[in-house]
Amino acid sequence: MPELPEVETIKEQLAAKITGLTITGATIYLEKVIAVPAPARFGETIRGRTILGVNRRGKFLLFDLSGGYCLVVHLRMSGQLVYETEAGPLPRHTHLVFHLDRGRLRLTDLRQFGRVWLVPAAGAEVKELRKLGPEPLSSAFTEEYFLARLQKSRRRIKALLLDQEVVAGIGNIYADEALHAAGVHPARRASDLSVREGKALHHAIQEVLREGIAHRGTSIRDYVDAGGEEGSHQHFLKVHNRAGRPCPECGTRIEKVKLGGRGTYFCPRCQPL
DNA sequence: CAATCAACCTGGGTGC
DNA sequence: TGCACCCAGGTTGATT
Repeated sequence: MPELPEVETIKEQLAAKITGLTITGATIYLEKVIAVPAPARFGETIRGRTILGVNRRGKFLLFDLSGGYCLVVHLRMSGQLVYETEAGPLPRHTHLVFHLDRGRLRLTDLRQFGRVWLVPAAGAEVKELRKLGPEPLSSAFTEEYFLARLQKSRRRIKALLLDQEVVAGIGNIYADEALHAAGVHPARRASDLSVREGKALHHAIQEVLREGIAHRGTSIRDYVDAGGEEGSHQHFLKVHNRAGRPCPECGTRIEKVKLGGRGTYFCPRCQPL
């Protein structure tokens, strides 16, 4: 579910709400969500640590804790991370609760794919983090870098955009939207794109991600922000999840195909093969 | 190297 | 109403 704009939204909200609070304990309802350390050690290791800051890397959330520890969270498809001060009954599918000195932070995840890691240092030993490519909204994601990656890959461009080692944080929604904005068919081979198309796509990626953030994320199914509220970017999507509806640019019916196992939406007129 | 598929899960939607 | 089946903002690992 959550891609870069959704995780960024949660990060910003949590940074404002829980920075400086102390974790007084954790309740684990589903042990497998703890990737590291052993679930039995998790509670005692995190207890008493203060949240010094909240960061994001790709689709990962990173909580800097006192004592040189880092809590890493990945929400995968349906994970929700919600901070609340009213301690009502926990919703279904809540698998982990952090008790804070003010309020609580809960991980609720219908599909149970989300994972958390509690590691020393800044999360450096979470190998999934080390492999990530550049942040698309940082200066590290240059046009030169992106064009070079395109040039040396025969993969379909959509698969390349979803590869977190190429660029971190793009998921199925924003890949479709970026390709549409750049006028590139999702099944094109990366190395077949012209320099002009590559530049347009580089620009489109940043554009659609910034828009998604401005709208506090896309809520199609399960996504809610750190306050439990839906985002609004679903109302601004041009192709994703809109099969059969007219393209906002040209009125052509939007098509849906399966690419690399993922539902893929595009406008056959704006994005010719 | 690239593509496909199964796994990991639950629940909503659809068609018979 | 029931049931079988497909689908879903992700990622990994096995196989072809």
